[in-house]
Amino acid sequence: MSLHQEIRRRVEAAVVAALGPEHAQGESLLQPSRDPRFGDFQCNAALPAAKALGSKPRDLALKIVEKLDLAGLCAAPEIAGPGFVNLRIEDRALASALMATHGDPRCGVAPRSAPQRVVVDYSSPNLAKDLHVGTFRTTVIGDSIARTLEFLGHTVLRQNHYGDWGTNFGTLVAVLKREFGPDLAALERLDLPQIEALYTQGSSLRKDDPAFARDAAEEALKLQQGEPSSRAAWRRLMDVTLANCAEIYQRLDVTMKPEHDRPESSYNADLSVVLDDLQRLGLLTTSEGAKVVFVDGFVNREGEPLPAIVQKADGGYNYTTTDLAAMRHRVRNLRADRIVIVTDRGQSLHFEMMAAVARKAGWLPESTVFTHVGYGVIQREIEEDGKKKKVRFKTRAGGTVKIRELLAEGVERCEKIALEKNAELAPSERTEIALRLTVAGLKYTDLKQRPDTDYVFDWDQMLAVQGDTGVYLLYAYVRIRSVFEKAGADAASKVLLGELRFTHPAERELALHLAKCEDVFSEYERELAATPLCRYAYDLATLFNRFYHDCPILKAEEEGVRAARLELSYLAAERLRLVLGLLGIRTVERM
RNA sequence: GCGCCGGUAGCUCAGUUGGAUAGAGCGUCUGCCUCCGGAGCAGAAGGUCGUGGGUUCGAAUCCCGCCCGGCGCACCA
Repeated sequence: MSLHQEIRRRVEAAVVAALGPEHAQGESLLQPSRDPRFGDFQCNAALPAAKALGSKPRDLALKIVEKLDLAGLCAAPEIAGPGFVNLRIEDRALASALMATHGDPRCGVAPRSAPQRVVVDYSSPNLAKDLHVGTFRTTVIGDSIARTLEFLGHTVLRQNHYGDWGTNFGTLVAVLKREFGPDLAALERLDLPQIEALYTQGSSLRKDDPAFARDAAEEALKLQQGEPSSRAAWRRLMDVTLANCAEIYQRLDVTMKPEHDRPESSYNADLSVVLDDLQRLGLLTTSEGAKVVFVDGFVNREGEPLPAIVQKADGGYNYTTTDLAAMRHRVRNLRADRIVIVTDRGQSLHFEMMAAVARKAGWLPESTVFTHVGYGVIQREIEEDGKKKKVRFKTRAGGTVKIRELLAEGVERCEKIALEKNAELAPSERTEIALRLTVAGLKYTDLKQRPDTDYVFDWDQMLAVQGDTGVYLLYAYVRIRSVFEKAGADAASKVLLGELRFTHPAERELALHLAKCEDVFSEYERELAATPLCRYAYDLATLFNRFYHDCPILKAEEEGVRAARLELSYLAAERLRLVLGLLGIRTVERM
């Protein structure tokens, strides 16, 4: 049990004894103090209780303190202000709690006692195209959620629910047939850039040529119906595009693998079942030629009921149908306790309606939690008529920005910086490190902000060597590793490098922060936002840098102090690596 | 029009199941390299938390109104 939890248990017992169990709940029971002068933790339970009990908060605080037994953990509690109870952890307790986690790859964070089966649906790249920034956020955010929930002990079922179906592919197949005729042998030689060019051609044809638009819709339908020549063309497109996708995932350090593929097409056979069930349940109505479900509470701009369309007037299914089939599959077959879908914020209404339909149809029981993580758009700042404007992130020509190109530019920039800062790196190592720094910069920038907000893409800010950036975090880690290298210490040591002791405030502050590692995860499971994790990592790096600056480690005057500082550095490095790993950021040994 | 999200330092953002003097980065200004990686550290200046009410011992946080911005609202996903 962590130090924080142990203290919490004792404070809870005291508050229950002094005020009753109804006053021993929530955040006010125990929280970290924001100012070191108020100790390390504080219990604020007396304040809200005073209102309910009609007594003075200070009197209640006194009662709590009388019942409080923190022997061996904290110094004598102090009552301050209107009735805060301030607690200060004893150095010995802090030191031994930390040392107990030495060598633990989990850094003392216990797995959840009631693990869940959690489906995390993310990435879902636009196939037939190279991966572009549009898929960047879902991939990075979703991957971090998957990693973190998995770390907490949940069974994570990654699902790559990419769109290999529908109008987009109908369009492509229609173009292919138009270009190459019925003989699709020529397809074998097509590479991704060529496929992309054809797709662009198809999109504009669809806008300008009604006959082609009809062909495209028809091909989409044929795919769903399994027409052989359409399917053959489709298969080829998939092979090229998936190979490309795997390569980008690998470079981006993403844990989504081919075995997590669960594309839209895999629900093909379930779509009619979805329709039949809705019919049988009496939820289905026909409106303007389409088969729809009306759910209370959703209205269109005229104030009329807004339907969820599950079968288009032309007989084709759409993404609501597929999402419903997916929902059904995830609950019935995957036995999910929780379903998380990561897409852009603009789809919120769709998922709200879809989930409402799924609830009504009984596919999504009350016991299953559904969370749509909706994220904002990546923007670029441009100047127009002398005014600064934010627009969706596109190339100057107006095209989509490819992740491949993003990585290439990042590597180029990082190599230049690395060359300035550390000329000793061999070129091949420098390139490898540049990629890691780029990925760290891209991911950290994205994750440190709450997902639902928009942000402006800015290389200089993202790869800045100072400030709250991925590079700063990796630098802190590299510094520690460098100390270890000089010390000749085993970086993966199973035995303590020294007994922790605190001879300088910077040591204790760092130690306290390290001991709070577990705390960041309680909020995480609720919000599914990595922002607090990023904050924790940044504070850790800053506190380490301060300690490093103020306290000589290898040159410490006394052997015991030297060993203690080495141990503290070890514990810091382990936690930094752990948290960065949950963000999808791999550490480097040199930079 | 309805719905969702947002408005916090010059800029970019944390903090929002109510708690002590509202935090960080960038930028600006000022210090610190005979010392383990200065890609670092320390300090200063900078705030009517959009606005007006309300609840409370206590509000950036909860409730109501209003203003501004973004997004969504029938067969694309």
